[in-house]
Amino acid sequence: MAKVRHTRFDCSPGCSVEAAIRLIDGKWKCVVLYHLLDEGTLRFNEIRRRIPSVTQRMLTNQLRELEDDGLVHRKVYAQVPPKVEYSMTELGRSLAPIISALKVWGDENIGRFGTPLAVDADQPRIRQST
Amino acid sequence: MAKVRHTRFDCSPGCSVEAAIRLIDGKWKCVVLYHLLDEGTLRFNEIRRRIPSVTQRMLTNQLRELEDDGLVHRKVYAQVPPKVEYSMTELGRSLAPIISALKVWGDENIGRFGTPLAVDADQPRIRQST
DNA sequence: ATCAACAGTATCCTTTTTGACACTATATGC
DNA sequence: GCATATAGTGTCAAAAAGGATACTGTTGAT
Repeated sequence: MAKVRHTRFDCSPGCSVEAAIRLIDGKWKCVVLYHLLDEGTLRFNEIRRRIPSVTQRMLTNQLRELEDDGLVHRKVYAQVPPKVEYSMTELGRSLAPIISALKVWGDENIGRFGTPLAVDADQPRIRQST
Repeated sequence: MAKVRHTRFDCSPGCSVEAAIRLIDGKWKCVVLYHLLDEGTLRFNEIRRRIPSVTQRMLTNQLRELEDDGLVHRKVYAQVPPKVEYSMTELGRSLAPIISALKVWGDENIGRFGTPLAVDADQPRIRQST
């Protein structure tokens, strides 16, 4: 059987890094987390406006997963023009060092590997413009 | 190539987070990075043995991407039983705080989501510690 | 002569993720 | 009556990721 030789992080007994990254893996999750950590409470469309290239469906998906993982709290107001507020839970806030480390690293190194999202129009990497 | 200044990021400051996470996104990348950070230099099959559930193809893929991103250095010895050594580049080592933050968080919270990777068959699917 | 070890490739296939688009219902403002 | 804003859903299709398996060519050991 799998004897645990590495008692620290190995993929069998407790791949804690894997576990952690699974929560923030997803095309938009970390961006959402960043904004919620940064601004506290945001409504659905406020988040959308901060992430222009996310679709409604995707944002909903990501928020639902974050909610299911207990990282984000979703507060629905029983109003007729709907109002839903998103904020970080305590558990979610405990991710702050990770998000922060990612941001620090990204800020310092972003010039190295190019644009993650479509910033320049002349590079048809993902989308083909019509 | 287009050096994108941070201010050019109209998709909000969260983009650098996004950029950073893209590098370590991938099912096995962070595990590979961990082992290379931990042990310095490893040969291909040494990495394989440390990550039993990764396939050859996947490991090759992940290593190639890490190499392309400049995080990992690949040194090929012109020998006839092939010998290839992998190690972290300086840039790769600069990721250490991120990997470390992920590990710290994961270690503290892994009981929350159960086993991230069911590697061996007789592991209980749901593991709860309290 | 056969086999294992090395570091991969190549091919096929399934699953997951993501995108595009249309649609819901209600209230307010014009 | 019509458009707008709200916070979504639903469906279909494409793309990407990942898994299984087989194969490469050489050397040294059995």
